[in-house]
Amino acid sequence: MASQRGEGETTATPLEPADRERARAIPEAAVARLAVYLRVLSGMADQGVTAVSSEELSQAAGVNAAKLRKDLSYIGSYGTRGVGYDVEVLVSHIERILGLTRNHSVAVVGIGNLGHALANYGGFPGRGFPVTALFDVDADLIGVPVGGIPVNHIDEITAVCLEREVSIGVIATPPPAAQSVCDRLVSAGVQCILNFAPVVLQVPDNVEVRKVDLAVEMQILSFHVARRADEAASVSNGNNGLGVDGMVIRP
Amino acid sequence: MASQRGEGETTATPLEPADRERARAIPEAAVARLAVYLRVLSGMADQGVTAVSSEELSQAAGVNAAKLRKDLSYIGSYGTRGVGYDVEVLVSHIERILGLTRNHSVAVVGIGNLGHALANYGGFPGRGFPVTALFDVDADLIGVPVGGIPVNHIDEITAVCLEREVSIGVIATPPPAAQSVCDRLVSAGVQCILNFAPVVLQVPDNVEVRKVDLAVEMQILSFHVARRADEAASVSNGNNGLGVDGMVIRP
DNA sequence: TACCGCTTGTGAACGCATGCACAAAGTCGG
DNA sequence: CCGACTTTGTGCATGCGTTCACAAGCGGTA
Ligand SMILES: NC(=O)c1ccc[n+]([C@@H]2O[C@H](COP(=O)([O-])OP(=O)(O)OC[C@H]3O[C@@H](n4cnc5c(N)ncnc54)[C@H](O)[C@@H]3O)[C@@H](O)[C@H]2O)c1
Ligand SMILES: NC(=O)c1ccc[n+]([C@@H]2O[C@H](COP(=O)([O-])OP(=O)(O)OC[C@H]3O[C@@H](n4cnc5c(N)ncnc54)[C@H](O)[C@@H]3O)[C@@H](O)[C@H]2O)c1
Repeated sequence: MASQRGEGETTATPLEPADRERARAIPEAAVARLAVYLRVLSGMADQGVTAVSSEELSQAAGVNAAKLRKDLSYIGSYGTRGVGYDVEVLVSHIERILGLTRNHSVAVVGIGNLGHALANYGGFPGRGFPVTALFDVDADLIGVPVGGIPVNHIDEITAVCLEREVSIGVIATPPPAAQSVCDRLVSAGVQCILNFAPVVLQVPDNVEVRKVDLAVEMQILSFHVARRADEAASVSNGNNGLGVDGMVIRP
Repeated sequence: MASQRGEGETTATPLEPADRERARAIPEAAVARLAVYLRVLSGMADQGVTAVSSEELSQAAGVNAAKLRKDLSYIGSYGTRGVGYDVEVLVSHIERILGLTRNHSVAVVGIGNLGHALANYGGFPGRGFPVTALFDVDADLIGVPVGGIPVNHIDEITAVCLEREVSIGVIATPPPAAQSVCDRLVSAGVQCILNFAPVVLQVPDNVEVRKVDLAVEMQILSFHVARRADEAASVSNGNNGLGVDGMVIRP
């Protein structure tokens, strides 16, 4: 059953039983890719494209075509064999599965360098993630509007989060404060947390945490540089596996 | 630590053939975790801890102990049975495998909200990733120092990157500019790119790209909220506006 | 209507990552 | 010096995710 998009229903669109079972079975990795497909498809829709094949879409999303079709199959069969997919239809179904038919209010905690950038960022509201609350401990910041939202004191976190129905908490405080901020978000009823502080957060089972760790990203890149440089070196000097277990000999 | 130039100084240890083969075999997922272990271990070292067991370390890093040991086994056998691992030894071996014995200069392109935050961030230099170059197109920004580094015009990217031996390029421009910026970084010889713009970059095989996509992260969280809300609804069998735990689901 | 060419959807094979369980290898107390 | 205890390192089984390959299904065409 093909539904239309952008329906301003007040109640969150419930998934049908069949969809619900499917949603439970979607691999985490596929969910991440579905979000990417959604963005590509939205871009296509904006440019007036109405139909797309798995080959075209997979190219635009940078993945294998078979993988894309399998990912889409997790949410149902909405393509037409011999033709491809209707862009609008696909967009609306991915949105539904990802729970984007409902708005998700976001609270940012820690309005420093990163917090300011996040609060000022215009890309979230347009995608259904309005930033509706900001928190910090710094007295100089309290009451100051950032990106149009005044900063609240962290002590008000429970009241404000409940009042504004915050469903996603973003942690952008220094590492030592992160766990305590996390605990406060959790007791304020926030069940989803995006953590920028380089610490491992402890949370109850019913809370979902995702972390963005730039230092780790850089170190992974570093690993690949090193590996590459090393491969190049081994090609140029043809050194084989002799001299095991020795200290490094330098000329 | 380590000199700017990657010649085999005392600290910039080249990998031995045995290690090189190992490095090639380390699963990507394990590399990411090694970076996490490294941070945890560094923190322990700072607090004067000299030895640690796989159990303790795995707890602190938030992973399974067996997985941790397997990850460490990819880089060699540096533990002592019955005792555990020497923190310093482990740190130095992980650093070596990740290529952190050498400094990696970072260039940030697009000094807007996010670019400012990155340029001002003090956490990178301390970990061997000094930000040494900033680029933008905005005439008002050129020459202005951000985080101590003056902003250069994007047209100078090749000359500046070569001169300062930039090995990692960070893209923080608006999406439409990202691919062109990426191409310019690549022709400037940069082989590692960290991309914050929500676009799929096309690069040659010898260039490594990692992307940080906040919208995707939020949508993954959204998916889990939806799934959870839905489970709750199916349990309470006949949605009355209340979910589990007394959490109110928006009417 | 019947055929043809194209694209989807998916069963099955494969490969990678995770977790278990235990022998090997070390320490420490007696 | 020995034996008990602790913790590592890893072979193996299991499960998840990716890729392949092709039958099924649809639109267009004669
Ligand atoms: N800036 C970056 O580019 C960057 C990059 C990678 C990681 N990070 C991480 O992101 C986090 C934030 O970085 P930043 O550069 O914005 O730091 P920052 O120091 O600029 O800002 C931190 C803010 O958090 C506030 N704060 C401190 N304790 C708090 C508490 N208990 N409750 C609420 N607010 C509190 C401070 O008042 C400050 O405004 C850090 O953990 C950092 O490691 C930042
Ligand atoms: N700010 C955030 O919190 C946030 C969050 C998620 C994603 N992003 C993404 O990160 C990127 C940057 O976001 P932002 O908020 O900092 O944007 P911004 O508009 O504040 O800054 C962009 C900067 O890039 C510069 N620029 C434009 N074209 C350029 C070019 N061709 N070469 C060099 N510089 C150029 C602009 O002059 C500007 O200074 C965007 O792609 C955005 O989607 C940002």
